[in-house]
Amino acid sequence: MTHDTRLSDQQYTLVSILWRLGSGSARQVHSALGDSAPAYTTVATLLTRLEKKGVLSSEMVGRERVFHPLVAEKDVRRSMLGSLVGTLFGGDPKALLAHMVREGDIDQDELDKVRTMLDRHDTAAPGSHEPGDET
Amino acid sequence: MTHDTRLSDQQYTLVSILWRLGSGSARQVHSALGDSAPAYTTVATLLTRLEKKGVLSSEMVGRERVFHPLVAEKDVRRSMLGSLVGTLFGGDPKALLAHMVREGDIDQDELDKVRTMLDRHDTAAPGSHEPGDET
DNA sequence: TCGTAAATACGACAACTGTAGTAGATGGAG
DNA sequence: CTCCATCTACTACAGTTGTCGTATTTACGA
Repeated sequence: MTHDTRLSDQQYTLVSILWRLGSGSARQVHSALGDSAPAYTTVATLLTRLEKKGVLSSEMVGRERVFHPLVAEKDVRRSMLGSLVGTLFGGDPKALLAHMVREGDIDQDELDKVRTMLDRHDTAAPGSHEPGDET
Repeated sequence: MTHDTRLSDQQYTLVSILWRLGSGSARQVHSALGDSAPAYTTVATLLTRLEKKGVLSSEMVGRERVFHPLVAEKDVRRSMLGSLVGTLFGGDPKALLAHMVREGDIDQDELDKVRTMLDRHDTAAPGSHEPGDET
């Protein structure tokens, strides 16, 4: 399940637009990229490839092809982060946490908040249904 | 500085062997890979490319070429993690932390340990000299 | 009806990565 | 001195990614 989807930065950016929109045409995705957007045909090509790869599905609506994400952002994050932790931190998430602390990415305040969050989630079923709260 | 070094899994594996050894020949790196090692010449090619890329330096010692890391593990970790956080979590490390908590990567026990670590590091200069503790 | 604008599909090309074979040099064993 | 083992350097090739251009279809407006 959720067969280990890893995306490049570019790919992730494209797909995340679709996550935000729900679905969209190449034109829409291209527009959403704004200034830093490559050529329209480039976006179209990338989207097609992502579909071939199983990350997206698509359907013709009128004469536009509309793409839908087939993978959940949560799952992609999990597999990509998991992969990084595997490579950089010997698969130990605690080592990643320690790294962040040392790097000053996390301060005690944040840790407190997380602890609170943890207290609340404590008894809840892990990793099943979270009300969307990201971004 | 530390011009944003991002490595593939394979590349990271090779370089991390050199980090562990301090330096080493292609043969040594190949041996260290053990079972999962690709052909010796493959390793040699990858090391050469890493040198061309500026990640390693090398010198001939006898008739062996010995490679040395030019980048610190800490720095590579930082730039790779930073890149991932940038892409997946909008550049917000706290979002990553929250993700880990939700995914159950971190439990309260660990959080306590980290908090303790934080307390101790509190007044110390951040991100400079860590006695090796990972793995 | 005809033409233009827009969208798709397809092909091309340059990096980068993983993989490995081959050629050529060379040092050491006998 | 000769030959084998070994090491490096070079070449090759496939797959992925980023980047586009071109060709073809097609819908809509004048």
